[in-house]
Amino acid sequence: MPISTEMDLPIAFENKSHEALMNVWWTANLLRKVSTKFFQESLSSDAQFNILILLKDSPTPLTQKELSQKLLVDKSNITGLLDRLEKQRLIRREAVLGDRRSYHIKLTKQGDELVTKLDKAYQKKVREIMNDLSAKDCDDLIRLTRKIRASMRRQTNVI
Amino acid sequence: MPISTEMDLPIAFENKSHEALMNVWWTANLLRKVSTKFFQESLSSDAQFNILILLKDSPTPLTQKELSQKLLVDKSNITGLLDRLEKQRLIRREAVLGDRRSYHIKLTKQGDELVTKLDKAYQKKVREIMNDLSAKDCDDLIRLTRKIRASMRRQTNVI
DNA sequence: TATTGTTATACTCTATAACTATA
DNA sequence: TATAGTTATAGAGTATAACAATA
Repeated sequence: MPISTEMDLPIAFENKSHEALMNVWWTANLLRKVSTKFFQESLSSDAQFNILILLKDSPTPLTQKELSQKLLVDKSNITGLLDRLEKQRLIRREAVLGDRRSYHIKLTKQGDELVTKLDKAYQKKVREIMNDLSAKDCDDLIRLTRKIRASMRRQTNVI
Repeated sequence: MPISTEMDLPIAFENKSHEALMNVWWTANLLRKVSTKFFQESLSSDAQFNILILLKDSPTPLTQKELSQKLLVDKSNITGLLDRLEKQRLIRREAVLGDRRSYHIKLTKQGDELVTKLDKAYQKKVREIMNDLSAKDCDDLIRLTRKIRASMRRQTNVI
């Protein structure tokens, strides 16, 4: 049973900035739920999709360290994520000439085809979800969330 | 090492609506990182804080089913979350008169004190993070993310 | 019969620390 | 010595299905 639009967040707020922040958080929460369902048949998490997209979009091959930095998770977790993707034959680790400690992570043919297929359906889904938002709405969202991130970065040392 | 503000998201985007959606997602991602660190000393996750806040804010006692509906997770997971909170003596399960299948979940004295203390520090943190956003900025964020959620609800059956 | 909560299971992701091989 | 990646460990969230007690 869908929750009413009048009160779609689980709590009420006393102050507007808190409410705004929680709206962002809750929206991402729902988004993760939707995307998990969306990717479910091919992938076991959105984290895996994010890696595939990063690999597809990057003009140069990425190492595990670079993936770790981009996704802000520890390198040990990248090892596990890639292990799972490698087991599905979606990526492979390729020796790097000149540094035998590193690997270049490459999409396999299957991986490339999958991410292309998924991305297409995914873009369609995104357009549907964002259909009611104007270009200005999108610009506003980008600008405002960027402010929030900048502020978080200024005020913490964890990101 | 903080990521530059020019390119603080890990990928570039071809279209604005996708970019906007990913900005929301990424912001929540960082927010979870920050809040996990923030709650770390007293609680092991933001999910636990959310439950405590729900309990504190609710004028009437909540059952596990109601928590499950508000947080959009399966009731079996609520059992586990409450087990962990109960072990820390932050909540207790109280028999419900008239329905012996249900429990009313109540904050203990310690739980209430903790959530009050945490919430105070948390509100301060939120004010700091949101300091650069005007009241109108906040209204915009609320309005736009609400649009996104409404659209997701219309287009999926998972939430 | 339907509902509330529990149990069992099986995956995820994440963080930390110690370790190996290489630079 | 420092760095890239792995391993080990521990703990958290999530989803699903089967179950007991109760309505």
